[in-house]
Amino acid sequence: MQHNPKKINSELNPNVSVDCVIFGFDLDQLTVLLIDRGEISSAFGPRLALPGNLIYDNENLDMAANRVLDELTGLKNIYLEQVGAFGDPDRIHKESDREWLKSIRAEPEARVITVAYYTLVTMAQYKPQASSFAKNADWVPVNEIKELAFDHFEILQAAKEKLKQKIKIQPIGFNLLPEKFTLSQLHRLYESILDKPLDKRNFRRKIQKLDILTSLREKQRGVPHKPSLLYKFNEEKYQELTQTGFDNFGF
Amino acid sequence: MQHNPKKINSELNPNVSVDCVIFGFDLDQLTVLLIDRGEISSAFGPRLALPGNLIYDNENLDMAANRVLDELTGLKNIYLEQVGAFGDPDRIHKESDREWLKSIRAEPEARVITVAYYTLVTMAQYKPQASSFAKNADWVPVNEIKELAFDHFEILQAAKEKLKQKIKIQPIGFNLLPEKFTLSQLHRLYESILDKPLDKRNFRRKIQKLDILTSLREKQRGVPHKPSLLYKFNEEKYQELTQTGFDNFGF
DNA sequence: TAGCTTTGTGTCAATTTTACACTATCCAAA
DNA sequence: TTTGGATAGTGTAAAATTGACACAAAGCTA
Repeated sequence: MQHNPKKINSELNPNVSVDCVIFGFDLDQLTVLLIDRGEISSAFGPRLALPGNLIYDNENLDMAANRVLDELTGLKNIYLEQVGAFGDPDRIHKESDREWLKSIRAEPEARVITVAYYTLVTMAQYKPQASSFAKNADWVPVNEIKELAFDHFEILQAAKEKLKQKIKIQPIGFNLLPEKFTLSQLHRLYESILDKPLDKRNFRRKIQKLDILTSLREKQRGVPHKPSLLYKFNEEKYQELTQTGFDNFGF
Repeated sequence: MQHNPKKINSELNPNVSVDCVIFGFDLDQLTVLLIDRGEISSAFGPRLALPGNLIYDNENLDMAANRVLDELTGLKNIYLEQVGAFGDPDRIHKESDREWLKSIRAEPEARVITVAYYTLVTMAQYKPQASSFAKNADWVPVNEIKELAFDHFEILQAAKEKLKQKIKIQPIGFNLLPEKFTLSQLHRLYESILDKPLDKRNFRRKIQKLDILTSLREKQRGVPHKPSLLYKFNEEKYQELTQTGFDNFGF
């Protein structure tokens, strides 16, 4: 079909970028991976931003998102899901952002639409390492974020919303936990994503019925209260359920 | 904030397009609005495509989608929801598509990522009128579509999927029906979107409980069987429910 | 050993879901 | 006018799910 010998140049495309919303969970609250833009922007606006950058002309969007994420934070090979495209013509033209763009872009004034991605990772498994124009890369509790570069705050909200929807349909949230975890941690995770309290017993009943947890014969240690049993996933069931979804509306 | 006197040029951006998936319902099956690209492409590939085109640099994506839809099909002022961005580097480089692009684009070889939108309309209310490079614009039953220009077939599938999800959460499907409609029509609509049979009595019960239908004191006429009662929406309830959603997973 | 903290567990009532079949009404054709 | 064909419209009972709710057990610390 696409038998096309034309050489596609692999320059940065000045009009299209990707941004990544990487959610983590510190066993208490939902966090997101942000980069620090350094002092150049501090006088004008927020230093923090989502990891993101322009795409190359010869890579597809998913690849671009993975590359950019790697370049800025050192996280590799992560499955990312699209949030959507954000394309307000003024989205990168706040004074503070323009200053910063001058220092990192060949065409800082170009119109850029961005495609946002999100995913969930276990914080323990991925240790961010800032590089390129990121002065730092670190986890920040979502609830503490009041402003971000460009329209990244808006993107973050959209990603949270997607996550909220998604978690009702797929057992996706488990990505956020370490290999061994307690039901209480899972419970708190769901509460922090859905942003409302869930009845403990009902939550447990519901989760158990999904039949994707394997109880380990092992207890938490060193906690100043009754130790919790530890669980891990049944990968198989988990995969199966990820395919099916747990369609709950269900005419 | 964005107090920026710089004149943003309003040229077509060669790298970003929008495409629209407009669903209709002919009271029997789900249809989608397609444009005919005319004979220039027929020797090589499918003549049909989603209405779509490049964006201008000074318009946001939603505006662009509305403008393009209007230009190609005459449909105006339609609320469109994003499907997502499609950005494979080769998505527009099939031989047949390139031929066609040469005839309508200043830079037919440029890398283009597209942002897809979808919505539902009552077919009776919107009569497509082809113009610009669309030789024709018409409704085509979704199930009869086997191939489309570019990656539009893939986009269509993604839009169908979004629609499937959305209809479980919002009473959105009603947009597809004429003002007065029967419960059977609504029933068939849900079946054709969800792509599976739904029990008649259970469906009716469930819909009635939503309390968004007003029964008219009027029957269908001229049908060769027992005529059905006609209904219309309770706009108020409908709006309310569209806000709330009918969250059914619901820890 | 007393007190603090969090874990883990069961039941009952109310609601929701699922499965299922027959009569009523209109039109058309004989 | 009668008959046949087509779809509309309706109810119930069993099973599953949800939501609300309280107290004993286990470990740590002081």
